[in-house]
Amino acid sequence: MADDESNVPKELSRSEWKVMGIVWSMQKAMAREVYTVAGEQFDWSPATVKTLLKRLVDKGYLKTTQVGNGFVYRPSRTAIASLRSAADTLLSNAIDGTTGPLLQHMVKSSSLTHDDLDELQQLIEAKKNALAKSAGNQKTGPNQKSNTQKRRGS
Amino acid sequence: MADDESNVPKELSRSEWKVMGIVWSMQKAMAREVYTVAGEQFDWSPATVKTLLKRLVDKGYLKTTQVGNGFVYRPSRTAIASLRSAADTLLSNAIDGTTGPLLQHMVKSSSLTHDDLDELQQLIEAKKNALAKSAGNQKTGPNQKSNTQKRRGS
DNA sequence: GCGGTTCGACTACATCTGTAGACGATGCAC
DNA sequence: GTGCATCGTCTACAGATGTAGTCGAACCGC
Repeated sequence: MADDESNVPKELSRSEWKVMGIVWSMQKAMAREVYTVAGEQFDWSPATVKTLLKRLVDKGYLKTTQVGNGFVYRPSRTAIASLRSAADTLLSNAIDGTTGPLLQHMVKSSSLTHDDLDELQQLIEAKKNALAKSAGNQKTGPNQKSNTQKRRGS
Repeated sequence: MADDESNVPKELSRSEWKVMGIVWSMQKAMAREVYTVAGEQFDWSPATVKTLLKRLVDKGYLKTTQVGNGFVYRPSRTAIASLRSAADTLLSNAIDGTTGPLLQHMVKSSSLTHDDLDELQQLIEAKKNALAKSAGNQKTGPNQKSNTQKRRGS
């Protein structure tokens, strides 16, 4: 079996994220359109964009359909799936008590819709309940403060 | 001007995060201790760890104090500060409506303490209020599906 | 003081990344 | 059908990264 579209896709590099950002936003794009946007936005030469498009195809993030003498590029992975992998990597770097503060920072600095906030709220409520329950049936004494200490007054 | 300790520190690479993870956990460490842990955990040769420690010192993430013929290494940036930069990078890759789902995924897949969840809850509540207020002066129907918030002309 | 152990510095080298030029193939306008 | 614009591929090359070997200096035990 060929692993040309591995189930464990390679991570994107900084520049590759930028190109994918453009293609994701446009859903599909001719090379020319990507050049134009990338040229304006990042001041890249078309040659640079060409290289990146090629690498993205090789990495399996873009698929192509021939049209005329060129391709239409379109994403083969969704933005959110890719972001999730990147998020997992980030989370895997968080040591002991840092995950909470990390997420707090992210929520703080993101612009979210009301709906987004609602969903988060529900998630958190659910997690709290789960926590409470698991703390309940595991009566290991009143002082299991968990590994992550509480850092008051930072 | 010398930028030996730039205010915009270089990002860490995958391997460098791992080494920093060890040092952050130990607060300070002799090379030997890092070798040992890294050897067990990642099956790296001591030479590899040495190289990474050096690079981390060069990048300004570790500072050293001479002790005997070696150094004590200790972090010069906190884990959380470093995570925050990485998080900002990640968020900067999120296009239009993906930030919400991204954060949802992260909250879902993280293990958080009750306190962490509380803080998040408060943050979210605050953000909702802020949103409501800014939406208040511009009447929006019940179906604001908007991905990017409506920010008043900055 | 001598020898083994360990340290940090330097060197090595393949791969990946950022950035771009050169070039042959192809399409479009006339 | 002939040029010119554009496409994708190949090549280039410097810097970053992953991974590790070599080596002189310094320490520790005797």
